[in-house]
Amino acid sequence: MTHEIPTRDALIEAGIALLAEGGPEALTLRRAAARAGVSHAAPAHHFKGLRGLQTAIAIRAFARFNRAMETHRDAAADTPFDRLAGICDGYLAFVDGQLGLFHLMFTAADVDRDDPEFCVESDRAYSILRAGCAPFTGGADLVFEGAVWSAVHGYATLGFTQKRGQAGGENPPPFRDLLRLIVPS
Amino acid sequence: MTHEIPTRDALIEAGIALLAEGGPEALTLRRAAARAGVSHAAPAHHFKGLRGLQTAIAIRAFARFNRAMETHRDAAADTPFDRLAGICDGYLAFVDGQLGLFHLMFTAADVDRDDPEFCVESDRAYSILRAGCAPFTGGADLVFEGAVWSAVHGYATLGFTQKRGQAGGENPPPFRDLLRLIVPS
DNA sequence: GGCCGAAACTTGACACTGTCAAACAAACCC
DNA sequence: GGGTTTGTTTGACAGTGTCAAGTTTCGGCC
Repeated sequence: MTHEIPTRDALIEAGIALLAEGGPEALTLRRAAARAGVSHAAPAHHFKGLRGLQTAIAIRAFARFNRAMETHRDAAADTPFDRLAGICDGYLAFVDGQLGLFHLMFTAADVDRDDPEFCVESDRAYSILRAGCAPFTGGADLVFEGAVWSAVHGYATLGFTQKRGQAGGENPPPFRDLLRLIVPS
Repeated sequence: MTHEIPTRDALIEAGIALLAEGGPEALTLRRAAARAGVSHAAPAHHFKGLRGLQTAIAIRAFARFNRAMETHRDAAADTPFDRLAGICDGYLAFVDGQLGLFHLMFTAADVDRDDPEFCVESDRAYSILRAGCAPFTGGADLVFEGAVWSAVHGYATLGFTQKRGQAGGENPPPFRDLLRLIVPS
């Protein structure tokens, strides 16, 4: 992993680019191969198959996702609420900008979520959130963490980050307002 | 719609069955056609294409989803909290039992969410939730509704209904506990 | 009754997909 | 230098969605 195989890496980046341009449907072994300048069967060698490529992309996506949360958190004002809200902002900014990757990470059926590398990155995501919650609970509190995690994830997947929400034409409320409802005042 | 075309209906039901048995990957125009006992191109005639079939299935799924929420709500104790919690229970029970349909309704890329019939059913779902929220807010409150809707949707899509959650091996907290955090005490 | 037109299908083709087996090349080790 | 592993290509296969063109079937109308 530290010793990157050039073709393997090029295939992952090609896949990310395809995902960004054309959505989940656009990611194809053959297209990624063509874009990386290799033959159509090269991806099947480096990854076990389409599932393997998608898993590899999801792992890299999670790393960027974690970085987005940390960056926004560190840029926020130094209060527990602002830091937690910052994490959520990073979360939602990533979803807004990288919807294809987000879909792969959390909801695509064909990625191996038991892959050890995948688990490392996704566990790290949860631990970032958990650390952001700790000041409010004085330790691990599954209920509070679950509520924040569920709310931000639901907010994102329901499309509240876009202009038009699941409801009618009303503008969605900013997530910060929802968060205030959950955080003990 | 009231005048059901038999083949069209059979194709939808075949698709639902495929989805239940083999997940989203198993739903295929040709397989649905085979199961309905018609030729491989029959679906393309009744629906515009795969997208059309998936949209039709999603519409039917939403109707059942709405029924699940209403049933659970009506079976709950007659307090505002229990009725809202009942709606959420119906929501989560549907996800637990019909994961394939749920995926189609909310997250599948290839369904036409601007379809008028689809909008009718999905709006009805939101209005059920909204009615459940009203006793707490004394009217429409986008923030409160958004928080409940996001939380239950996130709880479901993060896999909290299964034994193993996104976190480590800990058991996920029951949704009722999360809800209590959001509802004004 | 007979016809006609539309609707419900079928048949056949096309391009595209993932996957696999076999071959080939290059590097590396002993 | 020979042999093995690794990276990569070529070619094939079954399966997919979609389209064009036929074929059946059925309902209404003269």
